Amino acid sequence: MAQNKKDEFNKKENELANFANAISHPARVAILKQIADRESCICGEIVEVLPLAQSTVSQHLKELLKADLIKGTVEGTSSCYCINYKTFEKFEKTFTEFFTKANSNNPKCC
Amino acid sequence: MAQNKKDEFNKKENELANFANAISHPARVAILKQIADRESCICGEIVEVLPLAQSTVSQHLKELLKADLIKGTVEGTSSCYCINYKTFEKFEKTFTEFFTKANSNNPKCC
DNA sequence: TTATTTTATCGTATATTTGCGATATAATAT
DNA sequence: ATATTATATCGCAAATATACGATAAAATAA
Repeated sequence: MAQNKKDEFNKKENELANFANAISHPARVAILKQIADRESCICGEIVEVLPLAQSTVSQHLKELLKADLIKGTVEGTSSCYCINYKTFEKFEKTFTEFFTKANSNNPKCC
Repeated sequence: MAQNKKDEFNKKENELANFANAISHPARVAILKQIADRESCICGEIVEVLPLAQSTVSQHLKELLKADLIKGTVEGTSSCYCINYKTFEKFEKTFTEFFTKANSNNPKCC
């Protein structure tokens, strides 16, 4: 983009967008699901299951970490990842409070 | 990307990712909020409030329409947009069923 | 020590997104 | 009929995201 205008929006708008952005690729959804289903996952297990190269999976994991959707710990030569449910709870709340205001009312148009 | 691998993932993963993708920019969060707060919005009202050019806002609206997050109707020379709450409800459900499986359990690591 | 294993990072190619001005389109007003 | 108004679309430039192979780093095994 010519210039990035993201900082012209407020904090809440950006937080919600960043959270959504972390989930906005099917690979990351699949990774989250793997970790959730197994309750924890070492990186290699995810790489085995996904149709992506190891370096690509590592990149996606990094983004999920950055968005605080997962936590990671090193275990010997491998790394273990878990879902950070606190973040999910936080955004489920934000999400609801953000968009349900007029929900029960009848629409004025459309 | 070298090649797009999105179709290597399943339908649910892609649906959730597409939904999240629609909300993954603060401008689109702000647009949704405007529409939700006013219960309906003509395009011009949104353009007035956002720090973006009319053509850019129009593009964001198009993406929100494509993802079925809003509905639009033409009213004379202007267009009116409303939140499509059915879509939000649908994904709130998907979202929960997708990620709360191990929520109540204690984490194995991290 | 050296080899192996596992994961992260770097560099790079390509695709997509974002943003804008200019222009098209379509309804209304003069 | 012409001008005005509101929105959508086009074309382009710049920024980001996605993907991979190659390589680095760090722990363990031989």
